[in-house]
Amino acid sequence: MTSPPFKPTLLVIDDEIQIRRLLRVTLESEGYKVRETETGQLGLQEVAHQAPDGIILDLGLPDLDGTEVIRRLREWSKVPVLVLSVREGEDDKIAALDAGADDYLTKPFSGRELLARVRAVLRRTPVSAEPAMVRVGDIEIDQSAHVVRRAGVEVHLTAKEYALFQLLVQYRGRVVTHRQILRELWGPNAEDNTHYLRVHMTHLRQKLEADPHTPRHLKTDAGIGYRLVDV
Amino acid sequence: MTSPPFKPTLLVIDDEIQIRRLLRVTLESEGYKVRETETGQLGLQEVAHQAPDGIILDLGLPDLDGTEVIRRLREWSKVPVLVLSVREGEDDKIAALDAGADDYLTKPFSGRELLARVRAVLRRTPVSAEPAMVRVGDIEIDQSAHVVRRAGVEVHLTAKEYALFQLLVQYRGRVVTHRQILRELWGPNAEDNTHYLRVHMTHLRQKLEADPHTPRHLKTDAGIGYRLVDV
DNA sequence: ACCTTGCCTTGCGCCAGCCGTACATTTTCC
DNA sequence: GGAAAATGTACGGCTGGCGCAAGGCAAGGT
Repeated sequence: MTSPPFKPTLLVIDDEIQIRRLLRVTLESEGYKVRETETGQLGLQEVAHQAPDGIILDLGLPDLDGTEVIRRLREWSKVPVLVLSVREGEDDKIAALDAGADDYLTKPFSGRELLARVRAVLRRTPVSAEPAMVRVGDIEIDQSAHVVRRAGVEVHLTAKEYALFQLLVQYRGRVVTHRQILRELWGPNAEDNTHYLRVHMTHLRQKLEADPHTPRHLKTDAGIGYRLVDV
Repeated sequence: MTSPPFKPTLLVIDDEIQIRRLLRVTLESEGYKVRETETGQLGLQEVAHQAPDGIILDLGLPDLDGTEVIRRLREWSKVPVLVLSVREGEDDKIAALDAGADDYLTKPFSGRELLARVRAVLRRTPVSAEPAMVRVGDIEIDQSAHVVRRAGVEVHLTAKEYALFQLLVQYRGRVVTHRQILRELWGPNAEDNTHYLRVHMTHLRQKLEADPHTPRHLKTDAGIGYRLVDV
């Protein structure tokens, strides 16, 4: 099935060096590539710079609360996150999971269970599904580096704008309904607030279209949704 | 246009009736729809019959081992599975997770944690979008992409036009009565306005037929309704 | 404490698409 | 073959949906 032995890259975010060591040894023994950062801030930067295939995140970080790290990450990224914590309290678990974590493991943890949970979490996001670099007309998006360019020059997109654009890229050529977008970006309770969409769509067009008034790529299908077309 | 908030359906597979009761109460309190089966075999049948949005599976089943249930399920389905078990042993956890489970929770479990994990697991399910392509003569419709092409070139349809065409595609080859169409597209109060239909039918033919005056696919059965034919 | 940034919210002008009428054409049935 | 019924087509007014600008608000950074 997997002909070239592809090695997923994992990012470990933890302030304790012993834990990082332990995680590195454990994960590398299974063939994963491992990167590390000590703080939440650096972790977020690292993901933005080059997206890993998964994240192991310690809740107890010196700078940001781990839950906050997940929340910010989830504004624009879907990278699987497995949370580690010493805290047994279910409030912490629930907060982290609802912030967007995919799994929660309590320290001390078994190395073999960790590996199994990492496999389970990675399995759900097909790694090679989407090429890192996608071009649509003179717009290009590098999903791993989290960068969008138009005519070669980098364009700064806000978190929501990026998330919206990424969704359209994922379904490029096809119509994405208002509902789908709203569900994905604002959650199932915002399915009717189509005006959010209109505003952010305007911003996107102003940043990505040569002539925002007559869009060539970011098309709208009245009464249905939006779509990204190549020609 | 505002449909009720979407309630995911969960399937509980557990042989102990007390646990099923508990799970049902817990899950229904959050608005999920709940179905139940007592054995692994019945569970698999139930999923095959009508796929739920997620599964809560007890490992200790009388007929099949829970791990085996997951393994068989994963041969054809990607439904998220959350495993419950009394067994603490890490071998069981690893076996279940590697068989294809998405999460593993040990009994006794906290209701709130279960709900949080269910949310986390459901959140991951991507908006499935396999191209459901149907061809009729030189017209093709990709229902998941909301795109219609004639002779290879894309044709822009308005919302009503698309809805009408999709309905005809759904019953292709067979006659769809005026009433049926009107009820479906304009609601039960417009069953007599066959006139709407005529107008939109004209538009459709102008966009999809080579010679709109002598339609080859969008046929009309006078006094009855319309039908989409292949030849 | 101030400034910056990004998201939400509102309001307004505009236009595509829907409705409704009027008329032409085809089909049905005697 | 002809009248009546049913269907096809054209056109214009109207409305709901959409683009867009501007202001408020909250959070982060300096």
